[in-house]
Amino acid sequence: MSEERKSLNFLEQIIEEDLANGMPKENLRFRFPPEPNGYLHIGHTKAIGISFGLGEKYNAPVNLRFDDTNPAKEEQEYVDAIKEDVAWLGYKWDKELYSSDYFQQLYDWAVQLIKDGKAYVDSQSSEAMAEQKGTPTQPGVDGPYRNRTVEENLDLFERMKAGEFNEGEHILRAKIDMQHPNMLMRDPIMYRILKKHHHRTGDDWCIYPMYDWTHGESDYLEQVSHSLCSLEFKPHRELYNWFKDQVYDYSKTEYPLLPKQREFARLNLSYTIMSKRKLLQLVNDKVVAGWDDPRMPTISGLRRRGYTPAALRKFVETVGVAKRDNVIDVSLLEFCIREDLNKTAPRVMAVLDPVKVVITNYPEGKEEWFDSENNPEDETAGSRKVPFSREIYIEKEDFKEEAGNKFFRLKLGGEVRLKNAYIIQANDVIKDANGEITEIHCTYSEDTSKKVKGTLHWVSIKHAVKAEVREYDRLFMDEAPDSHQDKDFMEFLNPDSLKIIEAYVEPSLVEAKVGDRFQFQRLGYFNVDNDATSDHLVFNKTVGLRDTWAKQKPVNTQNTTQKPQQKNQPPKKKAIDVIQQLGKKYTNLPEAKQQKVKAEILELAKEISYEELQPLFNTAVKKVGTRIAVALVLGVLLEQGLEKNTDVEEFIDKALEDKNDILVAEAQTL
RNA sequence: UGGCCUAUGGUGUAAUUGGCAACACGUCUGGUUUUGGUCCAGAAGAGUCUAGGUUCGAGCCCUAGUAGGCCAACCA
Repeated sequence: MSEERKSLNFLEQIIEEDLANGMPKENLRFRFPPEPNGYLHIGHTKAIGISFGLGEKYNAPVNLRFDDTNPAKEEQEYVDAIKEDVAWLGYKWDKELYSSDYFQQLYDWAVQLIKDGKAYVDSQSSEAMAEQKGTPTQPGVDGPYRNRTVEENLDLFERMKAGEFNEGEHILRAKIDMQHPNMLMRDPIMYRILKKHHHRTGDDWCIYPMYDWTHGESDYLEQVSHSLCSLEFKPHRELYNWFKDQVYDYSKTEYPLLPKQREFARLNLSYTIMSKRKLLQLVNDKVVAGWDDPRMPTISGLRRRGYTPAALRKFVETVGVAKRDNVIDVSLLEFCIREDLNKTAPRVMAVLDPVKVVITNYPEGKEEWFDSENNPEDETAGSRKVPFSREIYIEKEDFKEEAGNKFFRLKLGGEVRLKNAYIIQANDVIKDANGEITEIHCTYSEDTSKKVKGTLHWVSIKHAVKAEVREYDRLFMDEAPDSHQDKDFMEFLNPDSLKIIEAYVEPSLVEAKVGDRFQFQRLGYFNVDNDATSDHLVFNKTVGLRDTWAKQKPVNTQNTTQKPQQKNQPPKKKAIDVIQQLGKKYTNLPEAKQQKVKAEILELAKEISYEELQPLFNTAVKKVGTRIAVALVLGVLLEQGLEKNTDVEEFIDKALEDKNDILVAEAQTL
């Protein structure tokens, strides 16, 4: 196998390094830790792909752990949905676990911390504590309860647990450093009183641990080796380590391995939102039909839309793993699903926007069943029979009375092939009172070997089956709907994100089952929606076929799929910056292009002031291109009447001595 | 008046200091085609945020800037 070694992403490199430094391979263990407060979305697919992917790569166990420490937001429904989604993606978790399983252990450790003077009960209002906490730029100050005695802390904490206090009366904090530059280290809260019913522990507890205190310790208890999360948790790492070091002191014999938190950039998709809170709002406000609405970026939505696990996994793999913020273009997602479906989806004919065609020389009442290939990409896919008769539907879009020769569909007098059937010629049209075409009259020829430019899909009217087709467009019309400080993301909702169409499909489709995926020939990929019944077919459009023809049609420009006009043009690059840029590559350019760039620089030079140019006189000797550009600009400035001063003279002298001929030549003209 | 992180074609990700920066998506040509799909062949597009420095040699190391992101929930 000449398999090229695929470069490792930075997380894999960390693991390889740990392994090289002596960590036994058996110690490798990962986890995916969702909070069950919403459905998983495409962004989670990346996180899932990373941790479970690493598990597959190193043959290491991966736990599915629900981070359920906030009874106010979490529900069993979400637990079930999350499990379904992860399983559907094709990943197998080692253990199904819950942070709430560790409540007792966490409590015992907290008591230990109090005894060691490393945690205390604070009894102020949240406002008072927030004030003492300071700001990112200002240090905090110690609160009045910071130095309570161990006995008092212990007593209070026990009574918190016993339910003697109301929510908000007391909290338990770690005693770290109120002046710490990292705000998370300024005595973070470990426990709050919450008299709420928990989906798993019921009413056993009325104090609940906070994320930082729970998450790391759960990793530790599970002996997770690498705890991978998204970038916004980077500042938490310091606290993660602090807590970890404390409990390690208490339990190192039982739990010898110290987990390591590392952070990667989360996935962002253009034209979509990825916040569970905002997604929930779409559901609650009934903008969409539910979490699994095919327009939603949720895993369940994509599943219902017709996406495959393979396509999603390919997508997150292609997207890569790194540490810088990113926005992935939806076109990549679309590419992945097309690539998969092209190989697997049976081809079928459906007409979404019909116009009637009558084949006048085809006998009335006659019908023929033509053999049709199910998938040209898959020889094993076999074939099926498709009925043909005197009256058929084709797409309105596929006929024009008159058209240029770039339009190779049907036009009056023109010929076109009907997929899997005959070649027809259009002779006449019948219109209604409004001038709308109601019928196209054609004649057919049995010679199918003839070469014709266009091939159309069609469906025999007599045999056609009616079906509901749901066509989706993006939910938001802005590239980054939730990144505007002055505008709410809801303002960018696309009013036409759902179009319901009554379509005619070939009769073989009556057999289609919920979830089945097809390619409607020449149109796109569609799957059978959950709403379909035995007498009412419903299809979702997963994604259209690539359409290089649509791009050429000017008509298409008012389409919502078009990029909206950029309102605020990005500020024009400063002329001096452009010149620097151009100068850089100057010496690498072929002669002809050099002349072009030179002209460009000379033009831009008119916008340059001496003050802008002056700093560039010191450009490093080796950056010849930049110096040539400077020389060119200087020439223009001198022409405009600039007086030579010592800086200018020095620059010219140095240029004249250079070993680069172009620079010398330019300097000589000055 | 802080701390941390990041900076490579339009987008995303590579490049184990050393041959004019690679791959994928997207874009554009051309060919094949009973899908304007697929497939095949090719092209354009960055000289690696800026300025210094170290080095024989820097996208990679150092310094200083600049730009963007994250951090002040009894959320996770």
